[in-house]
Amino acid sequence: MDSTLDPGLGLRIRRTESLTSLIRRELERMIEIGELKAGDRLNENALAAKLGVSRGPVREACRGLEQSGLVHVIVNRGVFVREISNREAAELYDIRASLYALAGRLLAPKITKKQVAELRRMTRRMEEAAEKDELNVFYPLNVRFHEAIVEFSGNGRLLSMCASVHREMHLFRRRTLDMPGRMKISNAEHTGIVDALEAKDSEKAARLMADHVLKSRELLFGPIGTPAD
Amino acid sequence: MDSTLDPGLGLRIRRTESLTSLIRRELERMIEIGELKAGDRLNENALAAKLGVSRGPVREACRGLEQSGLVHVIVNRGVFVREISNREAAELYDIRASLYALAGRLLAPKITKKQVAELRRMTRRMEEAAEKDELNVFYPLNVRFHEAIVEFSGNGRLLSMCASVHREMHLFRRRTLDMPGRMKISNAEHTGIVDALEAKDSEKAARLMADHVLKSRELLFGPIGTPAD
DNA sequence: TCATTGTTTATTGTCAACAATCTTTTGCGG
DNA sequence: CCGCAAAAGATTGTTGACAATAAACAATGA
Repeated sequence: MDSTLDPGLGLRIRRTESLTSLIRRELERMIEIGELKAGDRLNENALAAKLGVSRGPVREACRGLEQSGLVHVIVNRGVFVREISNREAAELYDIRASLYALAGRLLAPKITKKQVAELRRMTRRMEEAAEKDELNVFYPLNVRFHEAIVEFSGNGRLLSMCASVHREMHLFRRRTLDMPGRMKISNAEHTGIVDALEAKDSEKAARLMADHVLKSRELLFGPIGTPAD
Repeated sequence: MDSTLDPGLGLRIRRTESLTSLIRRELERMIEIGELKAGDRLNENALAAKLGVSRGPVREACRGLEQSGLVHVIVNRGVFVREISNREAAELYDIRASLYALAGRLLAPKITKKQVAELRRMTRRMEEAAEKDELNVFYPLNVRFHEAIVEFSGNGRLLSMCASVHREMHLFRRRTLDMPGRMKISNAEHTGIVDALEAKDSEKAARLMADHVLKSRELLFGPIGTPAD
């Protein structure tokens, strides 16, 4: 498969978007799907050749990625896909819990019937996926569910921040949710969250959102404290 | 005054740090002190000439700044120091409140006597500054106080995130704290926070941290809701 | 006088070459 | 055979030049 950024299409695309941003998204995608694994080095020449561009835009894209925490740069050595330690992953879970709690707190007092309906629809579909034990169906819905709540909260910066944290957590290999019965438990929590939102109970929604994330954290690291390493 | 990055020093510095990161910090500084104001365009040629480097590193630095939200880039138009609307500033206050609350929650159960003493020392010095109405003394201490709590919390990512949010909020012109009596009120809240931390009362510390930030928010935007614009 | 269009100028986007640095290999001596 | 030093190779850091685009301006016609 040829991963070159299509140069024919390029002429049209280039008008509204720079190569740099295209490359950054492409790199994010490669990291997300695991084509680039944690610890891998990004060879600028190789990437530039593969994408059919010069090193300039590649370097600029890498600097953007560095700031968002997906890669780290060592001077004169190169840029490396970041490795997330247990400790850092745990830290990110705490942060994510706080951000999601905020989303719940903001959304509860102003959620619309339509939004509730949409969230309910998602939980129903997740229920079905859980019944059939289809993790590959459940997982994207789960992501979309949380994203929707943050989106509905109306805080744009919160949305981009959560997306950033989410991308960063993808660098952490060990995943939750793939343990038996986890999907059903998770979805029960989802239902509770929507209930609290519908009841416009800010504090309860906030608490349930945080607990939901922290439960995932506990599954990975055990009940309390910050894991070493 | 000549703002050129000293090329003599450069030879020594360049070994451990790239020009890009030096330039990024310099640009952050310029934005922080207001030498570059919100809405200003960053002319790559001019900046490169002024700093005595070529455009490459300047562009890379700008891409980093873009990701951290300090500038936004319009293709073929240039990079502009970001303008923060009332709405976005309010959003940032909410986020900051949540992050600080997390810092308080994490720190409370594990704060040491030494750390309490250090925080008390700061509140005392702020008290003095408030008595003498010295805002220029109070303000950096205030910043340092909050930074210390986040630092003591032990969550490294939280620290860098708070720093990022703080830098971004600097883009917002209207400042709080410069109203009469604000310093004393603020410092009373600080004392309450340290009390809660010393008592190892996580939830109270979290709540007080959040309230402290949200009070600033209210001073700027009024009691509730998200301001338009 | 005003709007529109063509031209000029300034600025950004991209590229390819050069310099500095790090890594690997090779050769030498012990 | 092993350790070490020096050279070769590979990779990043930086630069200056060129191409593409947008803004500013002038000229033309209504």
